[in-house]
Amino acid sequence: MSPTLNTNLFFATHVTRIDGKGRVSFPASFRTAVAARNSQGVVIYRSPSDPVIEGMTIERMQHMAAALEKLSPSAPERAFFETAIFGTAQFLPIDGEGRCSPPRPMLDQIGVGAEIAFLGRGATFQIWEPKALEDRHAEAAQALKTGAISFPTLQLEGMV
Amino acid sequence: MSPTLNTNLFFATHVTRIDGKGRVSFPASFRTAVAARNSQGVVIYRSPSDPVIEGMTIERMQHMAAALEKLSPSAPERAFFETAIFGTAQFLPIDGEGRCSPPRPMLDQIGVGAEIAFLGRGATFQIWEPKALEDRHAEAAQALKTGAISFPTLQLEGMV
DNA sequence: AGTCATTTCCCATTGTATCCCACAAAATCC
DNA sequence: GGATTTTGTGGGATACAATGGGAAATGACT
Repeated sequence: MSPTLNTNLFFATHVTRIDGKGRVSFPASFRTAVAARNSQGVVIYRSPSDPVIEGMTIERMQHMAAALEKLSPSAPERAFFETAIFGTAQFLPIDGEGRCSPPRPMLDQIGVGAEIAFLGRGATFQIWEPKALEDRHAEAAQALKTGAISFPTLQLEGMV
Repeated sequence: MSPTLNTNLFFATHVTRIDGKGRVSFPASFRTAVAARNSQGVVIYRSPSDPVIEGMTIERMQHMAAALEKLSPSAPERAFFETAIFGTAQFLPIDGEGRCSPPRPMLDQIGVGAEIAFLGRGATFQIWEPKALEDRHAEAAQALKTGAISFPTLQLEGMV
């Protein structure tokens, strides 16, 4: 295998414009993460808890579906998940120019106008209204300062 | 390959200039640490608590992502990490000449102008504005002198 | 069927980032 | 101490990301 040229994780924040046809450039660094999964699109759904659209690879969504199958059909978490997540989920294709067209109704729900922000979050990503994202960052910085939240202690097995 | 001439750790401090195209020579000793991971780049992200850019190998970042997956999806520390760390993280490729191009917006955030300082910290490294780094060193020296901080006691199992 | 609106595909443009070649200074080797 | 290899640096050529617009395909509605 050739040396690692990029990760399969979603990184960084990209703020771009939505053109008159509703098209948006899907961040280049995200494209490599998607292409690494041999896919030409992602899955997006409306977050039940935040004013954002959540996104992930199709592969990951399939894994989530499989994990859900293991829960009891009557489990409330399962019903919630199936309704809130699968119920709003959509396939988002990425065209030959690396652009996508997030559905307008979903964008309206999170207050996105002509500008849109993609926020990489590792295995997933989020779509924000740019200003709302800034506010969230400011809140997080404040919470860190006051000690309301702290860095998680991660177990990096076998890592130097 | 000849005997190990260098470690896979990030050591020492390197201060260099940024050229007109935004390129910087990635410290030679760091390059061997990266090459030891069979990689052609690192991952950098903005520290949420200090005016610095943090850096590490892609391998380590992937381990962090994996460790994070083990936390509850609703854990606030997880959300914070994903937003603050992954949200600012970028893959930083190292070109054939051993140079990299840290994104200008991120450099602006930590006050870096034409000069940049790389600080090795073992498994990770940091990017500083050179003067800010000097100040930090002075503070640390003072804190050590007054007893405000002291060296940690390390358990070196099985070491001579 | 025919018209209209929307979506998808293809081509063009611009600015930026990356590749490649070149060279001088410094460190290392013999 | 002279030669060879690294390292840091510069610049032109090239490739790519982001964006815009036309034309073809798709679907809705009358």
